[in-house]
Amino acid sequence: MTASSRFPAATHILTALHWNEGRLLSSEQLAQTVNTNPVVIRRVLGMLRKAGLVTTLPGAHGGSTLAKSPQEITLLEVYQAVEDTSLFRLHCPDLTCALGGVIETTLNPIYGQAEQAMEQVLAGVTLEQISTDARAQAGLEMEA
Amino acid sequence: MTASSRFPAATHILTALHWNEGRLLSSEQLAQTVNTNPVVIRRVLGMLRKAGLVTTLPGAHGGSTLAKSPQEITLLEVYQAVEDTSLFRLHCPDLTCALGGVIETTLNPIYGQAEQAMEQVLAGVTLEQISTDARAQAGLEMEA
DNA sequence: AAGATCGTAACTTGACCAGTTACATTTAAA
DNA sequence: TTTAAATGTAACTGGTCAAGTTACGATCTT
Repeated sequence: MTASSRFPAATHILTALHWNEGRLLSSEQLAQTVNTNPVVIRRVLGMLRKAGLVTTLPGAHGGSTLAKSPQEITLLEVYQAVEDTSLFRLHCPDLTCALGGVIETTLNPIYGQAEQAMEQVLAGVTLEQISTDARAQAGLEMEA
Repeated sequence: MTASSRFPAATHILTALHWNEGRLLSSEQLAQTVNTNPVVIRRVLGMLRKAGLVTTLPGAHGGSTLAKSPQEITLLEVYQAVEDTSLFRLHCPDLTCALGGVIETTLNPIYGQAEQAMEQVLAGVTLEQISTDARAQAGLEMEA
């Protein structure tokens, strides 16, 4: 059970955009700090754009910027923008068996609750908080 | 982001063992209701055995049975027995970048909280409850 | 008109899971 | 004691998915 690394990457991207508000960051620049390929960045940016979290200007000296204020962006939005599949996978029991016929119906609500609990945590954190936390930590490292 | 189907399969297996307490179920029998291959079942049983949830008798007329009472088995134990990897994957930012150097440290606690919230839900459900729920649903389907 | 940047498709590579076959090992029962 | 039924586990295959990469047409600024 492992997610993709798109969620951390997307959060990283958005934080970088916030740290550089006012400027446009190119996929090349973002690729450097995230430490990956510009195409990978553009793919993630595409999903964030579709979710209304970033705006991109194409063409020369183009790049991306936040489409909403950081206080209004929760990690849940980021997560859902970038990770589509569900946390738990269904198996395919023998439906003609007494137990096989009902086990999925029994387990599904539990899956829903577990997933929702996880998502509530993400919903409670804004990009603003991440950004501020990271800035504070960067400051601490300067002192050391 | 999709888990393996081992968790639903394992839960299905344990419920089946509970429904047939006192008897030994072979991997062949379990494979039927789970609707998969006996070897797949034995693989999952191996993990459950390592976690102390089932006992297996090898040899002719062998099979598996619960090693603990269903009230003492939580879904979290089952989950952790068969799913090893963590919910979120780390990316590998450029650590020489101001943001890249701190973004992981900033995000990790959030991941921990989210994962813990999910696990708390699973910890609150016992095999006994699943088993009883499933039995009730099976009963309802008989009426219809 | 030139150059920078984007969006997207296509391909490769590497994981990981599920399914399958095979076989040595263990055990109960005839 | 032999036989048959189970197990545990290794090895291989096929499918899926993510990440990385290359390539190229489209878009925009200068």
